[in-house]
Amino acid sequence: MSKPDKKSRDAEKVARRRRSLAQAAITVIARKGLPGVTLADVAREADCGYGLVLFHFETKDRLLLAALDALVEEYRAAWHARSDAHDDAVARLEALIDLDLGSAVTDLRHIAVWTAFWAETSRNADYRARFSELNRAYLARLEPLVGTLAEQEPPAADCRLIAGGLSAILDGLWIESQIGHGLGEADWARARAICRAYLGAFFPKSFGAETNR
Amino acid sequence: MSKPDKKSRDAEKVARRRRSLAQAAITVIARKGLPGVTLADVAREADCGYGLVLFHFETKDRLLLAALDALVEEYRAAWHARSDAHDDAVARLEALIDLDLGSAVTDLRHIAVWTAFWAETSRNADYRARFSELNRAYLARLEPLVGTLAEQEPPAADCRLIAGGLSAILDGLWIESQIGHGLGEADWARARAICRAYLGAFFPKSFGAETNR
DNA sequence: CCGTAGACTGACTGATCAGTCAATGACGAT
DNA sequence: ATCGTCATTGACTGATCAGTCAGTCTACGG
Repeated sequence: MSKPDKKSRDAEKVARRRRSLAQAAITVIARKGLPGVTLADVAREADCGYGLVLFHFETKDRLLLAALDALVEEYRAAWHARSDAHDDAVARLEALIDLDLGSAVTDLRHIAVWTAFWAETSRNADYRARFSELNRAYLARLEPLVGTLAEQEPPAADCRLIAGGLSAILDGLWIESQIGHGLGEADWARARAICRAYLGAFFPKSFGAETNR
Repeated sequence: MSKPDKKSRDAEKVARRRRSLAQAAITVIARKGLPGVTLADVAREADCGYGLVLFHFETKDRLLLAALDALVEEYRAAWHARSDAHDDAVARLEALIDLDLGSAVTDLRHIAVWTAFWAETSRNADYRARFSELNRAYLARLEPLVGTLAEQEPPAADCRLIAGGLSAILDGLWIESQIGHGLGEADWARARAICRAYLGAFFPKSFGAETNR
């Protein structure tokens, strides 16, 4: 019984180390951008020796991919948690908007990292695969919510287009938050207002002006 | 009279060379991304010696900034041309959407370059200044157009929010076109449909379903 | 026809960095 | 106590690249 015990303890230790390195990579990416990441930076951030980084991830590319995977997983978890906390479609949509444009995921650290990976997407098939899977999953969550609203008040456009538009708005607002550098809470409030106006235009009863909080 | 003549001819020659180098830089950025650009690459692309690049732009950073300026100027020109070609607000908005999501600016070469610069925005104040000025100018064009429509049929939301939302949608659809890698004409048609649905939701008379072409 | 200004060239230098590797330490098993 | 395994370390190597510089070429002015 002690053999599997040790094995599993070791495996967990390794997994923890890998996670800590991926997190360190994310932090460094946020500070220096994808091109600026140095294995030495990551090692320093993770508080370990240089060689260890390449011991766990054989190349820099694999480390960065692991960082992206961690980022995606983090986001997906936050998103499930937020949306599962509510029952009705309106509240779920509000929760998703708050997640993307509230103060939680929203710190610049994260957004800068997303855009860093976006920029490499056209050259890196692995990144592309991660993003298109994430996008697919996101739309698969969004479309039924929009569909539920559509049952109560038929909108002027196809549900898929409405969901696709919301997803695009959220991405676009993220980018614009980068060029605004920082953004105060007022700007985030404006961003959320844009989303609510969008949904309110299609579903005035559910997302009308009185739904402000 | 021959002195100013020569001087101006020389100045033009220099300007042409600088432009050609900036264009070469854009091409290389599209292929290899901002981090991947090498002065040697740019020199090869512009068909000149290595040293010339640094003779005209003292550092790599300045060359990249010039490339961004060229890109912005190109975009702004296309955008003025397109929108000045029409008189009524609806046609102008359609023209802007076609510009961003049609096949002209839309080749991946350009979009990949924009996202490459976006990714560095949080670290580079010069890029940030360019983008926020461009965004400001873009909204300044968009808001009056939306305002004109609003005179005929008052929308459910503030014109500024509607214009901001359209701008965000366009940015977001650009990003998503990157992760789709390439996108066929069908995807661009969907992107345009999303924009038209957006405007149609606020201005059903002007952008209703029958406005398809 | 010479002189010179400035566009243009590419070999060279120094710095940086990914990846290698030989050595060390920690720890459980025997 | 001894061994084996494996995480861990950091000095070293080779490659790459921005930026320098000493020089060439071109064309115009005198």
